[in-house]
Amino acid sequence: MFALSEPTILHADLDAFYASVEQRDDPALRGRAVIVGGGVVLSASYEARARGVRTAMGGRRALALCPDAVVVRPRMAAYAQASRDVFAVFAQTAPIVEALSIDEAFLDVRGLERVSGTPVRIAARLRAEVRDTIGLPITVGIARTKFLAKVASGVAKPDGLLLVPCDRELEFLHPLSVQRLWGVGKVTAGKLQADGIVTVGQVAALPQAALVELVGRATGRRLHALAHNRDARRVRPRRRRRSIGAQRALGSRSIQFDAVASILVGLVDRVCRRLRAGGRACRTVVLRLRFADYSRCTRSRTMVGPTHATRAIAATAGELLAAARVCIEVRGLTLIGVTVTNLVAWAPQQLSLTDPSGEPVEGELDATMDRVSDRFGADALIRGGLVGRDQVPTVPLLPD
DNA sequence: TCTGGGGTCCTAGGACCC
DNA sequence: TCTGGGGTCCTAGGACCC
Repeated sequence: MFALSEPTILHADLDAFYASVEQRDDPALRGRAVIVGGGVVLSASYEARARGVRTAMGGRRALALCPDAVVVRPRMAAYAQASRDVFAVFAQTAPIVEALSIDEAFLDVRGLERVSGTPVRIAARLRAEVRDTIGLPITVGIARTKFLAKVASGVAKPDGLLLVPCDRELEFLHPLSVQRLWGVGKVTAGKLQADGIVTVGQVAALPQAALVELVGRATGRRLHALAHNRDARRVRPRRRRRSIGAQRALGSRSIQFDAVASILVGLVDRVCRRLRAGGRACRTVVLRLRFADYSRCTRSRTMVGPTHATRAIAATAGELLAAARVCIEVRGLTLIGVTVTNLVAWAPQQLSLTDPSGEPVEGELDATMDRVSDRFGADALIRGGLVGRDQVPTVPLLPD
């Protein structure tokens, strides 16, 4: 008659998001293999995927597989707008929406039966609305847990709708490949396969201790739970982000150390603007480097207090860069990135920053630096003496 | 098979404090 | 002075996701 607990979690996921936006906006691209991106594939239309093109694949290889593909430069602003439009539909559909990324979200439709109909009807209407008013294909998975809803949408792609009934969860889940499990990538799949484990059912048959032995404590415990569809996480609005970063690939050309320093200031400038725009400050600065042999390294430093001042963060990043100088000169730098973490919120009127001499540096100086950077580029921050390696991070005076 | 830019979470060792 | 245990923070690296 009625099930004990109906599946009420929807996982909605736009299909080949960037490529679909391009096909929507340019009719000439419809029905054709479309690749968004230059050096690497950011997104590939299903026509291109049918030929073996995959996200994150090198552009050259993608074109070798699919020579007649149309390569389109990414238009991030268009994708951001499309995402806002879609999330507006999500918000109309369910009271609780949890964004997972620019193109996917969980929706909790519990208790909406009388107002909106069954979860399947809600999902069907959501798909129709996104297709008709925004012009994009979207797949929805419905299940009792978040994990299974996401698996279901993955299985149903593209342009599909799939409900996993409560009494058939394991029947659905166990034949699937381990790679369907959240958190199983190449490395973990390899470890499992070495023991002959290739399906979710085989994972479920293993004692937790054996799994922990094989893939580590945290991953082992999680996989064990997921393989039995144990996932108690509720759908809830996203919490605040925990880090903000910017990076830049430098290509394979060799590059002068001073040029690297000025690129770094540009990255710090970007990060700091986002930090301030979001009303956050950071305490830890991480420098990421990748070298010609594809090895990587990170260097980090935690400051004595949180700051969002470009000057302080650039100085810290500069120190990290100086410390890595030999490494860079020997191994050849191909990518540089800056990430700030240990984020805290600040109330603009409450936070005052002072430099070591006791001078207040907040507000006006940042505004000045933003203006200088806007007009003359981040390089001008160095030339104008607004950023230098000799500068010590500013120390914020926090209330209380 | 050599590539982007943005993130999250976990692990492990060492320093430090109680 | 020696020895032990527990907890937190910092740093570096790695796996994974979109």
